[in-house]
Amino acid sequence: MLRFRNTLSGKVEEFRPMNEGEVRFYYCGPTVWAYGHLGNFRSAIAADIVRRYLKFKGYKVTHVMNITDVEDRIIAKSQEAGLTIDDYTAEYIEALWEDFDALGCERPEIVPRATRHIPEMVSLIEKLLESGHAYESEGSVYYRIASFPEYGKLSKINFAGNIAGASDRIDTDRYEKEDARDFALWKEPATAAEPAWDSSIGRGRPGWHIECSAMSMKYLGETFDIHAGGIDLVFPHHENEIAQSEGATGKEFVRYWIHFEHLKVEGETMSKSKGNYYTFRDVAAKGYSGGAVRYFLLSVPYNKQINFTFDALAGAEKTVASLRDFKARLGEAKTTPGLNEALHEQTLQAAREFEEGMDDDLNTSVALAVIHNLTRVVNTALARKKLQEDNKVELLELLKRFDSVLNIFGDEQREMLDSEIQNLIDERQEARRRRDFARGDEIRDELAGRGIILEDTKDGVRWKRK
RNA sequence: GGCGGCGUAGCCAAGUGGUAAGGCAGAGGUCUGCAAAACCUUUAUUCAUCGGUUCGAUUCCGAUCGCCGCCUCCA
Repeated sequence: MLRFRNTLSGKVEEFRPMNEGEVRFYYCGPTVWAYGHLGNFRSAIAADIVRRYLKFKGYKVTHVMNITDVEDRIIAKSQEAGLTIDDYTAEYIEALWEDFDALGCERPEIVPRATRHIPEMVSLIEKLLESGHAYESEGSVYYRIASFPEYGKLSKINFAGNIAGASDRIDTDRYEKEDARDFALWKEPATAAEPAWDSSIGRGRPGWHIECSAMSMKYLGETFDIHAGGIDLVFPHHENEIAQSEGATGKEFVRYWIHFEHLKVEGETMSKSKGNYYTFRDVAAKGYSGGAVRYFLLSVPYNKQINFTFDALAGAEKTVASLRDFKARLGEAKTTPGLNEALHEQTLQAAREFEEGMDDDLNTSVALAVIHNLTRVVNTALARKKLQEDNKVELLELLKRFDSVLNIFGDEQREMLDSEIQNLIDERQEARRRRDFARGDEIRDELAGRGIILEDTKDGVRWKRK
């Protein structure tokens, strides 16, 4: 029975989708202008795990991930570069998909972009104007928070204390707003050059929050199952989404809110000013694999902060290599017919424990521990020649099932070695038979130089790529 | 100032009212011509500190110290 911590209640709740067997899931993805740092992928991978585990549990998942592209900074930067929004964002969006592939993230079914949904946003704003949840002021439209008494229910923010304490940092009379808390739904362009759209509510562009309300409800309905994103989005972004959506429809917007905790670097916030700011591409350029980064980022449950260090990443690299090697050796293993009952029991137990761990608010740490324990058991069986054919089949099947959620074992095809290398391996075996170990070691070293690592086993020589 | 989280071995880290998962690194061993891989054994009498509740707390409560997040369109 799957349970999530729901930010709305603050409690771990049993997950029950609105419609039997079907889950509608919205994830606030990375913005373009701050694209690519490891924290983006901490969340992207967490969302990928949510999606994959729902599928593992048998649900049909409709997963929507937005790409914000009318946000202030994007507009500023694209103007600086003399580009249209589309031209400016194109390369980031391409990079996003490349990185998703490298990190083993599945692509969401629907990836709407704000610039393609202006009419939907306008019509939502119209509804809010009609119902008194919004008002116009000097060409812009603001949300009237006073009209939505439940405002703050997600973030549990106490506005009296909050505004009083933070007033030195909030410019409370910056806008022609009724209330300092009111936020923009539609902004009048500051200059004629700024990208803007003509609409029934005037020429302008949408505020940041309205896109997620408009797009999520368009694709998933006025009430849907899961809305996820980074912990920093709880306030104001998600709080405002609730106000906009529930204000407009009068219905509950989202049933389960899931928030991903942030990544830290050596115990500190990652920031450019601290010089500890890493993108996935920075880390990849240092030689770390996408698989290792993925393993590292999912090794700590999504609801805990994860501490990035290069030592930890190097550990993940080794762990991933050993898991992949394990899967390969299992696939190649010679077996006897039949079923080893003891091993069968341990296999079933691993399957059970994996699911129990994941059911408990997606505890990937527990899931990984189950996998490591199983690999030890199976390695022992392999070493003692206790692995039987039926065990091998069910184990490979189970690894595949685990990997449908975690995607850490990889799926590389075993390529054929070219004939020259194969000849060297044969020659080495021949030399070893003659007990000419000097020649044998010479060949092993040469192959190692070419990235081919040899292992002598009882069943012959294994090779693998370094 | 408001709200919230964290502090577990050399490092990363899970977890629970009943006596500490897992990974990396380290040590010894088995196997091997030597390696590699794998396996076995080993590495926290203890979970920031001090009190309290309890038969029993790392787990609950309180205080203290330290770190971190949101309250600024950063996931």
